[in-house]
Amino acid sequence: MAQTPSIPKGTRDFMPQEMARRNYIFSTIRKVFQLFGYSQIETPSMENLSTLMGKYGEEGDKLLFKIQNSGDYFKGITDEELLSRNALHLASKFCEKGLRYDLTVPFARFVVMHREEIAFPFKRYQIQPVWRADRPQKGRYREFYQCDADLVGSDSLMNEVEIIQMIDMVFSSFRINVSIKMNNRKILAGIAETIGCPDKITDITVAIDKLDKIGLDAVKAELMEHGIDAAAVSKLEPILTLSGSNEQKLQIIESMLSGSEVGTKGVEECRFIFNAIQNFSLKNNLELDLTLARGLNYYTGAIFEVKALDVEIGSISGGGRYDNLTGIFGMPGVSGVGISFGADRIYDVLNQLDLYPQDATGSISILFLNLGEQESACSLKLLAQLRSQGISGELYPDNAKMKKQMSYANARGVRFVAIIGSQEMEQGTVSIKDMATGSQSVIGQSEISTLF
RNA sequence: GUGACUGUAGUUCAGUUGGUUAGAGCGUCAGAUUGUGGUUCUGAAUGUCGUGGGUUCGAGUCCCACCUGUCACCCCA
Repeated sequence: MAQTPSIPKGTRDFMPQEMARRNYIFSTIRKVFQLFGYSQIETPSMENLSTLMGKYGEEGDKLLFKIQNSGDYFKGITDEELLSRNALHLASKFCEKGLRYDLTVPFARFVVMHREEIAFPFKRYQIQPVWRADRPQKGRYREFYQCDADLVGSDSLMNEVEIIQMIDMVFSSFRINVSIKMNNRKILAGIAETIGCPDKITDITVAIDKLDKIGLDAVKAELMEHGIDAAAVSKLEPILTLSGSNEQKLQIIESMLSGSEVGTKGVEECRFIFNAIQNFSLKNNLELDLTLARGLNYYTGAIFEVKALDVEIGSISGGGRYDNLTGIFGMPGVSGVGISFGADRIYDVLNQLDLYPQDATGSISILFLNLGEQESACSLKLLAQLRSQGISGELYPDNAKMKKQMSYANARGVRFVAIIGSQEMEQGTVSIKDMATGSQSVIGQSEISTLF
């Protein structure tokens, strides 16, 4: 055998059964998006690097896949530049395009480019792969799908409420038990202000986000490392260990942040959302989690994250409110709120919990055995009739041994095998074998559609 | 980007302090069974031992580099 071919690190092939399952995930999410009035768009896999660079922080820039220009791209580069071996700088010389890193930034670009054609408020969803030059590990790939829904052009907090309803509906459709965690960037800003370190908000959020992973002491250590003094850390501590009902937490945090305008605003927003959501009976728990931070810095209001309760895996969904995403592309004042479902992690969760419905197998309903030319012709007629009724099926293409054809049926996981041989031809019947039970019966050819 | 572990048949894995022709289960294929799969029985095929160097009389086994996979950190879905 020739040397086995391979695929790039962090990428995957999807087998038919996996695809059937993935399509089940996509179609479930798509159904919910459409129910809530979102319409689908697609954007190109590659964007101009200038669109992507600088939008995800310094780390993010490193994780962008860059695409080499075509043609003689060394022409415009001096020997000195080549010899400098500065990869980042050289890349900027001969790479003008990059693979998209997420769906949100391309969407912001889309909104700005098409602002004259879009009716605001604009609700769009997008299900496409994104690429990150990350080192792969558990639940992390270099190519993976995101399922995003965003609404731009409305400040109303009812949009946040709607997002929560969508999250709840998606995961109850999947029958995955989740905890929906909510926080508000304004509260986090208020906290930073109150403890006297308003400029350290990023460091603070990154550190406290790790609380349930590394524990209180490690978080405190990390905060100190970033130059936050002990007095401020001790002020922060009661917030981190806050417990009780959502309203109790809100009351406590409200009194703590009474001196902070932005913090008070954040508490009000949270309270509004909690009150509004009470009108809908959610199937999953919505919890105020003050340690939830989310790394992406473009969020400005409510932030969401979803954790599966029965499986140990990172967050399977996240989103929030951003006030000025289009500002970086020269279109200020457009506020938006969005949610992203991580299809690949949901896939892992469904696999581990074995929650796929029966019809997500990707198989066919009936296979006609091929027992000769005339027999096949007869089978094909019935098959055409079934297909016109929306029943999937096929005729085994070759007149192979019956055993071989049956084995094939078994391997494909078909439900019924239809046998039309010389006997059945004569009698105008068809033998039907139910592959699950092994039982076989003879019915009239005209009765075949009654099977389904 | 940092650190650790890993790689032997399609797959999961054995392979003794370095020693003749590298093994097993599952899967695949053929037969038992000329109109019947999934169970059973019999038989068969399948390897540049990740790649390239090095040590050695001799390397799947030891050393180095690279690649891959896995895990943690960073970051994130």
